[in-house]
Amino acid sequence: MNTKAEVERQLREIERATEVVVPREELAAKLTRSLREDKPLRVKLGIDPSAPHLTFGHAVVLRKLRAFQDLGHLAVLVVGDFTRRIGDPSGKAKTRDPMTSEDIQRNMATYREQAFRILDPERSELRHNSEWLGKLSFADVIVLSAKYTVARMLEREDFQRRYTEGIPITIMEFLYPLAQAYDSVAIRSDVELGGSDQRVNLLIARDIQDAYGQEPQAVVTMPLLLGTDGRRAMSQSRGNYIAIAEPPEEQFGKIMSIPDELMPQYARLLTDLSWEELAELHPKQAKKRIAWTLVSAFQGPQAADAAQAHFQRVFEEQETPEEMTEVELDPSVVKVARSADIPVPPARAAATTGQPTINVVNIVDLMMAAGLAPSRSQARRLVEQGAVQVAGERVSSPTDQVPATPGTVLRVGRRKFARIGDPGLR
RNA sequence: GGAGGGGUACCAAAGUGGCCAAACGGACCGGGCUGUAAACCCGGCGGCAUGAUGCCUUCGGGGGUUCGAAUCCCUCCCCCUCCA
Repeated sequence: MNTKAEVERQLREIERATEVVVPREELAAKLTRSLREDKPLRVKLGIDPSAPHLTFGHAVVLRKLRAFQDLGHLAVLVVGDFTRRIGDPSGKAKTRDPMTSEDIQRNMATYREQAFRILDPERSELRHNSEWLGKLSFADVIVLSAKYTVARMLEREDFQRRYTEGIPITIMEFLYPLAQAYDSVAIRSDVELGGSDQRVNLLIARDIQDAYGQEPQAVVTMPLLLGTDGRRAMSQSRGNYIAIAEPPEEQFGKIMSIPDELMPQYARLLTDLSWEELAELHPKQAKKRIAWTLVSAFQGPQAADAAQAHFQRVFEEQETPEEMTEVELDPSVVKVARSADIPVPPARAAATTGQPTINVVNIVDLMMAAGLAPSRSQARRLVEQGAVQVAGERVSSPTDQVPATPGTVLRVGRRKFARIGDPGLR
């Protein structure tokens, strides 16, 4: 085997769509050694167990990790259960509430399942940093903290800024990257992967590994994926995210509503699609391809087909979706009216001409029963703003009575639907 | 330990005795336009009731002054800056 050529091939694969790889020569040397000794590299990825979902942002890095796996290397996932339990006051964020281990456990269970939609479990090692960090004594921490200087810590841009602007920085925040760096020591990582926001932390780990007599890890960072708002990095706390495991229809819809400018980025960082080819298509078609590809990758082709069909039916053809929640009406809100007296919707009323009376319900009561409005006042406002339709007819006034007939479809806004269920009939 | 600054709705930020359920902006929710794009325009955005003018709870906590307080006084809690 031509080792040199193989190393070049691997480097090319690794460098695809990455932000930076530092230092390249060291990585090349590691790859060469790995091939010669037939020993996979240990590629570390730290995971913060704070939020319940993995997002497309995580997917970018996970895909790169998968690429390493496909090149024969080992993924070492390090769950920051210990570090998270202390609470990480990073960036401008205020001190985060420490989490209980139960919460962490719960999040981790979902993470694991979601991460393995992308990763190969056979080439993965899952570790928790409480395993080693929990064993450190205060004396050990002192030894660790002596291996890095305040000046170097302050080189960090955000620390720099906060320091000069007089925004507080706690000592714990200095300890945080050190703890993370110690993870690299503990698992003897050869390469660490992360988002570009983690770059400094990953680099600090190099120095710490060196200080503990280990060969420093190579650092590979990925560009941060912009969120659905097209402005800021995707994050769960900002709410501009798409989760790996959300309902396929939702996922598809969210992808379709990202700004067009994001398409090249999404295609490049999240799929193997060629943007050059996609750019030839109508933007909408291109986006659909991206959406289908992503839903398919995370949830399977059938789910992707169904999600796309749903999207086309509901949004392109303006038809109602097949499945929606069923409303159970409390008998106390259902009244009887002469069908001739029902103002809205006319179509519905006409259809029941044969009957002298009909069950009706106030539109606001119906919305509340369906859970499509958080309060009566808001339900009222939605009606006044023309957001509410019953059986395809716009309801004009919050005082309107509408048929309480089973099967009647209620629509609020563009995407919220509910259907009156059988129990609604007395 | 000393001096000073500050805590207002989801975020951010005005308001310093009545015109304040509280400006402006962001987020969010509707509507319009469209490719459910984005951008843009219009409206809404504490709760309850409503045909409008109505009522209740809110401006760090508690107490007080006043016909009336987010705004004044007392007190407590929390945060920040500078000096040491």
